[in-house]
Amino acid sequence: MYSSELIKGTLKTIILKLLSDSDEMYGYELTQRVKELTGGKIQLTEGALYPTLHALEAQGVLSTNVVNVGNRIRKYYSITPTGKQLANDKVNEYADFIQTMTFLLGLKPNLG
Amino acid sequence: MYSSELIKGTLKTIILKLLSDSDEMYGYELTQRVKELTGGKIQLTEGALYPTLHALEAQGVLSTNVVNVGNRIRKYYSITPTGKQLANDKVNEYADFIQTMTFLLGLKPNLG
DNA sequence: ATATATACCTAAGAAAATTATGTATATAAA
DNA sequence: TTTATATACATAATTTTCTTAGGTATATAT
Repeated sequence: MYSSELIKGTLKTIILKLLSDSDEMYGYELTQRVKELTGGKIQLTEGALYPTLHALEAQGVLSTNVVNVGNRIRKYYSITPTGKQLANDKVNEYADFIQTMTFLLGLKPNLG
Repeated sequence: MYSSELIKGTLKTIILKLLSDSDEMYGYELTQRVKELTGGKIQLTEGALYPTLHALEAQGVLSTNVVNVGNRIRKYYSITPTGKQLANDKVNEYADFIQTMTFLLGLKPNLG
């Protein structure tokens, strides 16, 4: 796990990117996918995730579909066209930012 | 300029790295150096910078040396041995984080 | 005179996260 | 069988971190 400080400000970008590459995902699924993809190094907390999902929906970049699974509910989120554009912008901006930080911190460019 | 959201959580790492590579620097100098090195893409704000410098000093990772320049004061910060260690840890953690985010967001590894 | 640059600082408020808590079902383990 | 863990949603209080705005003061360029 990274220090929480370091992960700040990346949540929206991560959510939008994953939903951009998937038809639909629900909140809990997002936490598990991120945990899996990062080998446990990034773990989304529910207290941060759910309010952010609600905000993104209110903003019109995500839409929802509530489904009953057994007796529990599951809220699927999918990305809207506006959201797809935003996801692209955010990912591109982050890519640029990473290059800037790589230079600023004197890190070796990643040569695979 | 990047969206402020994106820069969150990187301030301490940036300060520690620059002071780690320099004998001493003062606050205003740090803002100018970062602006110059990033082509204006990252600009430290004084409201964030000064409280953070004070906190790092209180924490024992920075020490200060106040100098009179003409009639104005200038407060030079230099990094302590503890601070040098912390700078290393933070930069290494950030390097790792960048790799994780590069993978998670599906970015091309930087091939120069 | 006025604006910009240098150089420090703090305080109110906003933004974003953590921590803690709540509800509820399902399943595996002791 | 009851206890812990996993699934699955949610909110509220608090903390952290930053922005915005303001304050003090000198030097220099317009």
